[in-house]
Amino acid sequence: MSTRRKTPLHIEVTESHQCSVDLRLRILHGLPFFADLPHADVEQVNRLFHEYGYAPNETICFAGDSAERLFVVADGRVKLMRHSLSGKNVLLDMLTPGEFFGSLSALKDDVYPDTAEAQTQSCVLSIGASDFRRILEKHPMVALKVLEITSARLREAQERVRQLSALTVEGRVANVLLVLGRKFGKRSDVGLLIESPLTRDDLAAMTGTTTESASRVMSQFQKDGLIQTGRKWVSILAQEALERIAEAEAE
Amino acid sequence: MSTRRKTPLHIEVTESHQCSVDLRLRILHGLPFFADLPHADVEQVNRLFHEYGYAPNETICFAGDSAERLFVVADGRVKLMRHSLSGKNVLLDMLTPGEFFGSLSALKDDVYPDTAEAQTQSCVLSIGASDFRRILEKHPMVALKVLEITSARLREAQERVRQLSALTVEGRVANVLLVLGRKFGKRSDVGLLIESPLTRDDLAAMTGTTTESASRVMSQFQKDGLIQTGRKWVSILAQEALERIAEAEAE
DNA sequence: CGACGAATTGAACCTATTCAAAGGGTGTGG
DNA sequence: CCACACCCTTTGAATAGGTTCAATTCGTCG
Repeated sequence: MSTRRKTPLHIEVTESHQCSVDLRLRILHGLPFFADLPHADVEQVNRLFHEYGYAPNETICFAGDSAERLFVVADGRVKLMRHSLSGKNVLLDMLTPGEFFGSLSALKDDVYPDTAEAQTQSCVLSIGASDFRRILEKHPMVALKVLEITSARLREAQERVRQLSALTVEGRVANVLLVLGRKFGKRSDVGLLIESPLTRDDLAAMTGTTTESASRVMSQFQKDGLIQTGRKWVSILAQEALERIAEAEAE
Repeated sequence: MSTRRKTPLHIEVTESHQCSVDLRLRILHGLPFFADLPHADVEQVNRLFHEYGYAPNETICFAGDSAERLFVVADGRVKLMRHSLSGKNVLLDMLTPGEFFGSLSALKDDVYPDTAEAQTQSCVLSIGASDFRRILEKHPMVALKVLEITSARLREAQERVRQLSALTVEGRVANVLLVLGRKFGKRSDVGLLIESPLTRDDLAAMTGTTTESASRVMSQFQKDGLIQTGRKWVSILAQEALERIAEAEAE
């Protein structure tokens, strides 16, 4: 078994951090909230967006900075993190192309509540908060779609609050693995491979525990044949068994 | 000191659970998201709302039920709770007049993610989800306002995730007390009185701990002269000291 | 190959939970 | 109006789950 490659993850590494103009337009057109927008309007909107490339671990915006822009992931993976004074940071979300973050409000004195960091090489589009607001005002259907997405995220965040309150570390890790499997999962010869580089630190920051506890739980899951995992990658073998653990709410 | 009344809380108990038509119109006009709406439109919108009264501990809507309506608190206090199979429930929010809950989406197969329960005698207005959606489509400014509120709530929920991940029970209780103080606080002869009946169970469900732990922390706070508390009420004496505890992130 | 970052594992410690029991205030019914 | 009953609250002691600190192993990339 040692002859097999250890890292089944293939992360695209483009030469330039910029994403192509072609990709950029495709992203905008494919954005959930621009989906219903007439072609001409998207073209117009396109001109308001700027584009930046980021290397892995590079910060896109800092929590506390004046929040003047809205960002849209075009390519790569972006981590949304909230800091604590103690250094024990929380990983709130991992964003894929099409998802947005940053400022939605028009308030001038607003600041970003979170730090956004590229997890892989990424391309991010951004637009001035006031420009985006003008779009929302002009296109009610876009505003409604953004509201729907925000609303769904609120539910997810509240579900996480519930889990942190009611579940053990084991249950929370199982839940996160299932969510990531749904979001990043791709069938492969090692199971449902989560296509995103994922350290024990990340896992800990997503479940409100320590690196060591996350590691212990993952080791146990692997021993039990539920997952397959290595350095910076995870793959799910027994989804149903994980679901049982995820839903087992400390009776 | 035993001559003083023990319960400084005054909860209005109206005969009827219904709120007056007068109050109802005033509420609609005062709603954050209807604030900018022309008078005539509000009158029109008013006709789409239904009105119900609830006794303390009565359930307004059940998690899992088909989500067809949006609710607005007109009078009283409403608890938003998310259940766990184990019975360890989580108190997500305590709503005051003007705040909304229920369904924002137009999806037909949607269900309420939470159970809403009257904490005090309450009056609640409700509107069909599709009717509300039509209002949002017709009045972009209303949609934007709703988006802003939802967005702010998302931030709060994420802040709670951070706290559950990074703070001790003591820190989380201190935080909740400060938030409630800001939301319900009224200066009185016993300090900043939180005008909402609040049990140790509620506190535990808001901080992800047990009734006993919440009680222990509250006892300690009282011993230290930070708060004054009794059966179903709390008052803050030393806000700054609480803030220090709330921000002390387990170094 | 060598070095660094990531992951694992062990053992002591500690916070918070659990289970159990007793005390206290409120409001209701006699 | 008083007394009782119920629910809320408090407190104690034992336990468990998780953290912390420290040391080691392992894998990947330069």
